[in-house]
Amino acid sequence: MIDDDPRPTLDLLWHGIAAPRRGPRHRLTVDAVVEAATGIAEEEGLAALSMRRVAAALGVGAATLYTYIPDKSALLALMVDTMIAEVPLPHTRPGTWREKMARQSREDLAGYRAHPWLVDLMAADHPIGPGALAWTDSAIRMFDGTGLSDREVLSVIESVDGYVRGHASRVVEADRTARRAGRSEAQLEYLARNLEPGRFTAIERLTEPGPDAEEVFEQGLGWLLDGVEHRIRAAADRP
Amino acid sequence: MIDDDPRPTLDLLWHGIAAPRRGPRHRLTVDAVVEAATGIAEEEGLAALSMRRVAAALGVGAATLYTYIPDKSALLALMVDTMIAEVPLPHTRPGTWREKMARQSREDLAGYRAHPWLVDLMAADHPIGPGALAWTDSAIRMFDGTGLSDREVLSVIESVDGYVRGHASRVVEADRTARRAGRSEAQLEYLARNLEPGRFTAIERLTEPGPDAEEVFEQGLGWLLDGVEHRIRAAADRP
DNA sequence: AAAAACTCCGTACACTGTTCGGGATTTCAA
DNA sequence: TTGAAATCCCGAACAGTGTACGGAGTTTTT
Repeated sequence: MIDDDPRPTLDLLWHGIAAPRRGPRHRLTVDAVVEAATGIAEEEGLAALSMRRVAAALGVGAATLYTYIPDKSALLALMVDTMIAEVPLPHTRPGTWREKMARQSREDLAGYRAHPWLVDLMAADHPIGPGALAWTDSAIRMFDGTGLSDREVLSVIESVDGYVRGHASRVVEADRTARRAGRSEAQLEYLARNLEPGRFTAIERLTEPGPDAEEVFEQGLGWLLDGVEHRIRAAADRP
Repeated sequence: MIDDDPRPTLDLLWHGIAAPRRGPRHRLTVDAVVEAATGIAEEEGLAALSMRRVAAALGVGAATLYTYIPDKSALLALMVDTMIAEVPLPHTRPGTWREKMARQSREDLAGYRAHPWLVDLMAADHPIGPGALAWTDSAIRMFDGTGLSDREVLSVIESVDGYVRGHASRVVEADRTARRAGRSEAQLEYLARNLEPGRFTAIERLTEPGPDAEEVFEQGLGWLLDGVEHRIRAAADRP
């Protein structure tokens, strides 16, 4: 068992591919491949993203892609890291740590909604690329001067990032359902007609419409930030 | 465009399949198919779950499965809803709403870790089945007597559920990486050797080891519950 | 006894990611 | 200048996927 060596992908993420010393010139670049792939994912979703589609979009044969990329999972890793690299860095924003973090979280959520395929790739265990590391580096800096220890800072970042991810997953799922017009209504109608009375009493007695996604997100985010604030104040009172 | 009618799957989720009036007896049941599929996902992961594998595990031909199930996505929906139905219901637990909710969240997280394929399916937009609806119904009941409005209750539930999901995604990703022994170390070693000094200064100055996942989860959960508590107290002071 | 309804499933189709081998092209070394 | 080495490109092929089709066999209804 060779154990699925992550190094080729890491090399690609961090160093790109070196220009060849002999042989015909490259007709493509790794960036072009990643861009084409991302374009397909944006327009038609991850399911439509096949190597042959990417190759066709670039006007080359499918096997040609393997000159630039070791395999599809590396391509996906590159797509993710490239996308992350485009996010403005948290610590460069104006305001207090709280303003920075709130803004950052909102924009991350918006990013996930704008690029739903990111949500699908989120749970896959990609190697860490420069984009992701730059994001983490910047996130740590957000808390410069707050008196929190490294460990506390990382804990806060991970806590909030987890929250954002989870809501991204929820919201994107809702977006997808809503996009297929009629599906959501069809389901509600079906449930309404098929529910045996008395089985789900708490749901039956609901009258108001449910809260919207943004409201829910803001509420929880606020609670988390309150918690962080508490912690920072506690740190300030330490020797 | 027929629009991918969700009704066949909904029927299966809510009513199962009716016994046939003529023709040979059923050799299988929907439950058996779901169980076989779940077994494969548990042992070898979602990627190994193909219709042919499921059929082979049941000793029938692949096409036979389509007598019981309209398509693979319906099978996945059944797997998810069946799994959810096995979770103990939140409102039946002892203690205050806070104790119930904390316990529920921890167990949900543990469930995701124990069944990582659930995390992969989480973001897909499955129709709502009886298991999921029972869970929601029970979650609402957790807040009986707290004075929160329906809307507030749902908002709290969704907020916390999003948090749990996000951390499940993070933790499962970490579990997967850790499971392939050596991968994680290989990556860290690679990064350590390839980082240009001065590029990621905040990360370079880290000394302590990062917080562990459980600690992070508990911290954020506590903050969220503090927020909920606040809200409940505010509700109590209302006319 | 015939017909209808139904399960089971071999086969086939269009797709997937990826490997292989060979032809074309460029560069390096002699 | 010539030959070898290195490299890109890619048609073809392989093993796999989800699923539609049509026919054979089985049971129930008429």
